[in-house]
Amino acid sequence: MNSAVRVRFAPSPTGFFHIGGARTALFNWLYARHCGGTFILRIEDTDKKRDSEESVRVLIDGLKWLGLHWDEGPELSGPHGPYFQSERQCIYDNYLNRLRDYGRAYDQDGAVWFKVSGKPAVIHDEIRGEVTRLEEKDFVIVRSDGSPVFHFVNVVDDIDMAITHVIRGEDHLSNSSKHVEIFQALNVATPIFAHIPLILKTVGSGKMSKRDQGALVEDYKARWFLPEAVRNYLCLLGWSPKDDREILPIEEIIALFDLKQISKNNARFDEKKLAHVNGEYLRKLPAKAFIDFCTPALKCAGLISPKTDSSHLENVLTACQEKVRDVESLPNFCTHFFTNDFPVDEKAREKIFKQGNPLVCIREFLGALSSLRDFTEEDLETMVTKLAQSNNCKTGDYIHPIRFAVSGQSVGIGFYRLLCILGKDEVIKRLEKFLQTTSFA
RNA sequence: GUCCCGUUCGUCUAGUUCGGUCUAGGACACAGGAUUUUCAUUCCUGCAACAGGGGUUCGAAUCCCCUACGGGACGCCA
Repeated sequence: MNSAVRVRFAPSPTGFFHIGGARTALFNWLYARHCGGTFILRIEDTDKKRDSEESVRVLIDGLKWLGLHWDEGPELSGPHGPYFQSERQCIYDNYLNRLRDYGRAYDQDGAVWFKVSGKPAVIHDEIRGEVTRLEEKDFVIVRSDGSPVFHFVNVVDDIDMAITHVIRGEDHLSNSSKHVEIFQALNVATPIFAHIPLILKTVGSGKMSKRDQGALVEDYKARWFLPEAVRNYLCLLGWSPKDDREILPIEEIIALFDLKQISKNNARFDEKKLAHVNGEYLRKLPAKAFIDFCTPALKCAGLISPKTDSSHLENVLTACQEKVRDVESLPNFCTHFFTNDFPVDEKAREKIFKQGNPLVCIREFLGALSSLRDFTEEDLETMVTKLAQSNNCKTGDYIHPIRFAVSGQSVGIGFYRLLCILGKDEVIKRLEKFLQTTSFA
């Protein structure tokens, strides 16, 4: 435990929250929590052309959604504020004067330039070891319009905010020689660096870009992914508990997390694996939590309203949970429970009519139903089994056509449960309607 | 082009610190099978990797060098 650890996530508000940025934030947060240190959110809004308030909103919402709460930063303030670079001009002026005094900053073409030392910079990196790189050319630290440049403000803020560990994407590794130069010019010890590998496109070459499928955190929220699942998957991109576990509670990840065990090589983003992790989380959710999480999704899809019977909704969702793959497609999976005007899978219809006599089986089922004592899962199962035996066929010969007739699908929750949730009257109604419309078709 | 980083199944990874326990483990995906009801659940089985070449060593996925490939940075973007 080292409570002196201070890390920061320093995004620039560009209008979206990139998955790579989210993982950088996550690793910073994990390290801070692991060490009992401080996680700081700093908004690097020095590019006036791109930055906007909505962009900041996207970042803040995304971080909160992932449960990555910061200890100092926007909405909280803290002893090292303000936490927007656009509000820290006088601090930068101050440090700039120091660089001028030391003879390390000079004016040219209306901009202020930093004078490099000509010596290789040594970057102490927890993941990569010692990296040495020579920064050959002087570079601009204040633009001719007076606004300071990233390399300069980033270092100044890390000094001013007493950052001990700089955890960021590997795309910054080459920039680090510039940063080390500035630290040294200011006579400040360099922080410990940790350059984490990049997230690459699922297919093709290069790193994930905002245009790639699955690149934006806000999309996962909109698609009803479970934030804990997205967070868990992101942990697995470059880090592992080393004991073959993959899905584990965040408390345990925090306890195990360390910068030194982060892998050095880039990772390809795999949406299928994310979907799998998400499914695992959904199925393991306590029933009540699952219902609470899915209800808004069904509402958005227009399947349910405040008038919908809550115990019916509960029954449906509870039955769906053990089968659920993702919440995004849940409305389609259970439409037939909320309306008799449900979509029909034509491929399933073909399959049903290719084999056996579906209409005959449905008629036999309806006939047997009249003498059924209780419309329960057990009694229905007994009934169908007997029916199959006496007619010398398989239970599937009844189950498949009936399922299709009452739900329009070939897949779904357990068959007998499906019938019970719909209720006897509704089942009969739908089967009769199916017989009618199908005979004339 | 210059500089920096990397390279274990198709993908994410364990193993590299301290070379032998690795005929290289797990997961996703894929393929087959089971649950004499579907499958988008669950379970089982299968497929599949140490980039290549040189060293060092009794012995190398593990240490060293070279090559190839991949990635990144070279902005008055961040």
